[in-house]
Amino acid sequence: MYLLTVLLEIRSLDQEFSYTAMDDLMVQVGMRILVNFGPQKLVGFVIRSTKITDLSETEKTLGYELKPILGVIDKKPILSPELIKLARQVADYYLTSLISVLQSMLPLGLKPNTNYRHGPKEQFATFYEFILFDNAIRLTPKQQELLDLLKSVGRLPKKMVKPTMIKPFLEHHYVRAIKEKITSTFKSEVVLDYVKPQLTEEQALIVEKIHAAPRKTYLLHGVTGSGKTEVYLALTEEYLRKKQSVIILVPEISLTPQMFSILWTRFKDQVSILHSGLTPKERYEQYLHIKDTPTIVVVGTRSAVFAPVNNLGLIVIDEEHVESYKQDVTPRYHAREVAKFRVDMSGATLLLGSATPSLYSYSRARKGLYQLLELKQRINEIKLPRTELIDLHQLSNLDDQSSLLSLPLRQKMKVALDNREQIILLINKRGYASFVTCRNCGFIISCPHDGYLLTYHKADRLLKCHHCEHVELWPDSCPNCLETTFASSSFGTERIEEEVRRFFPEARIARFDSDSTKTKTALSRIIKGFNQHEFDILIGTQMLSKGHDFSRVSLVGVVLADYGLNNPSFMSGERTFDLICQAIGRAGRKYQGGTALIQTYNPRHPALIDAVRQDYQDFYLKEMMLRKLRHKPPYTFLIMLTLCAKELLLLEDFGGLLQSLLRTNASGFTVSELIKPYHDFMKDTFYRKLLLTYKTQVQKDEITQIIKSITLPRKLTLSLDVDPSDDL
DNA sequence: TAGACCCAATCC
DNA sequence: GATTGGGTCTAC
Repeated sequence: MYLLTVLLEIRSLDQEFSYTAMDDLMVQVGMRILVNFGPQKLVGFVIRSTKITDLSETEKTLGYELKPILGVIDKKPILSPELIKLARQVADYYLTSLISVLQSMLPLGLKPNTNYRHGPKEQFATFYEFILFDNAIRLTPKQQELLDLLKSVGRLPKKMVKPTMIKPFLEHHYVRAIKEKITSTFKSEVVLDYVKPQLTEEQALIVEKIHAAPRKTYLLHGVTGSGKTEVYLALTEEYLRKKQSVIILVPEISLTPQMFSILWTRFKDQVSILHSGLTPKERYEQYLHIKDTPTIVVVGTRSAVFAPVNNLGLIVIDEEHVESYKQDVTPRYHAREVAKFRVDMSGATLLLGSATPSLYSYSRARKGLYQLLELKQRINEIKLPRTELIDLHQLSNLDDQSSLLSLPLRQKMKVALDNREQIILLINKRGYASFVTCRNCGFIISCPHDGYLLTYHKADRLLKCHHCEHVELWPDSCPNCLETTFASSSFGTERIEEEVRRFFPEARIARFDSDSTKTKTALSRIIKGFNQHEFDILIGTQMLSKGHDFSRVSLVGVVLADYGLNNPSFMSGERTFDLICQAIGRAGRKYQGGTALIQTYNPRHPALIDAVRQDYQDFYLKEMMLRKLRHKPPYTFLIMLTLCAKELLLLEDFGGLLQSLLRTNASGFTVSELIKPYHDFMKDTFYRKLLLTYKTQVQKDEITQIIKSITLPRKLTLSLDVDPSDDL
């Protein structure tokens, strides 16, 4: 008899339970089982199993009675002991329950969840397989044709053969029918004109370096167009040769197809794909396929870091600085951190690549925690476009027709359209709020207390600061030029589209954002369409600026670079620098005279100036100085506590209580004031936050202790975010 | 005084 | 997460 330690499917129930199982059930760690839990039947996940001989003795030492399990769901473990160990490490680091990590590691059909116990229905197809032919019967010409085909191919799917034709073959046992499970393995169109490029000296040197000293973490800083992908591919080839598996992470679903097709062209069916855009069935099948293949390459987004590959040799994280690697729901893990845990555990190599590395990674590289590698030369000497900052405060840049599209931008757009060249307009993802600007000089009304931009709330006709409690009425006159007309402008993609249509009614416009691209097909259709010049102008958020190569683009406009710069988030400088760098990288790949126009109210902001000059080093040093002064990462670590409740009074009372509890116990770590988040009220629920800043593991442990010790009032929930990607 | 309602403890 | 049972509140 075995004593099983089991986690139950309930994500919030962070507790182990014990059950017994008879030997003949063959229960192993990593399998799902069915158990009685009080009055209900639940699915559990086995995380430990020990042989016991005396049941009553065991019950006595445990102090409670044991129930036997009701049944076993899986024939084989669905997670290896290594992945369970990884999950535990992730759960510990991110202060979340182990079961919630396990749940997010598994595809829908394999999650420990009563509703999805059986996985998707398996599909079978019948094939006719050739055995032998002894000339015993006479064949019609058509049958002869079929026989020849069967002989050469070996087998044919049933639906390709007429039943009457095959009948005599079956009767004489020339062929046999076999049923096979069909899996939708992904095949890509082979990139026909793909020639495996000769590595440049710089690239070859890097591949060699990593090859000579594996089992480390590398940060590859390579300017746009320096050929980081070739380095990944060359390394992938090396690892496959050594019969080791490779995981390659890309930031967005939209980038998986292009990476996949390159990999497919080079490594064929050794490549697998894994991301949330797949259907549950596809995910399920890919998961099992990966698990059953000895050496494989997996391409995918964030969650693919948990891919159940065998014999892991290398994890590549492309564009490592991109924030989508952080999951924004529980478990709030960062793929980069999980990858680090995973390679440290398994002795694999981690390669982080970026043109604009995160301050987090770059500072670690400078400290020697990661090995820094650099690619400084651009392949084929691609010239970067001419880049100009357009000062939106400057009167000569604006007229009364638009506060979003400046005169120089409109002029350049007209020229590009006249030349039948393409245009990309970028907006900041977070720039959806509506600001109040002076019609005359473009001055944006900001908070008198902290200088952050005030946002206009239509509902109560007030201007509010989301950093402090400041509110004010619609302004009488401009503090800058004393004029009295104001406009509220928002910078969402829809608004920009409207505006562009007004000026260029003839242009064919496509929008690329989370609204218009909910499905992967819609997304690839837009990209394909734009590539084939079905659209003249593409309007989109950041995700557009990554990776895609549009050769006919001669103009890239950033509609407003600043939202973010005046924004209190400590990440805003980094985000802006990245946005501008990427934008510049998009323009004029083929057209050597490409232009990038950056509209801004802060033309002298250091992050913008450095981005225009593509001076990462200078940006890094200045930004690090700021972070040090403001006690922000990477100099400190953050934990964000989010409280929510339907009753505001309860929420604020408890928020204050929690704050003072933390403060009285604080030794070294700091506790913020109660923060009113940007969306402080959604779906009948109020939200408040507390930001904890700490420096050492000891302090983190203390924080954990305090939080574990509190009992939450009913009707109030608390969620934790370790290393949040924002501080407001 | 029965039934409604709320909360906290329990589940192995 | 679902259930239970004990406590208090409320309407007749």
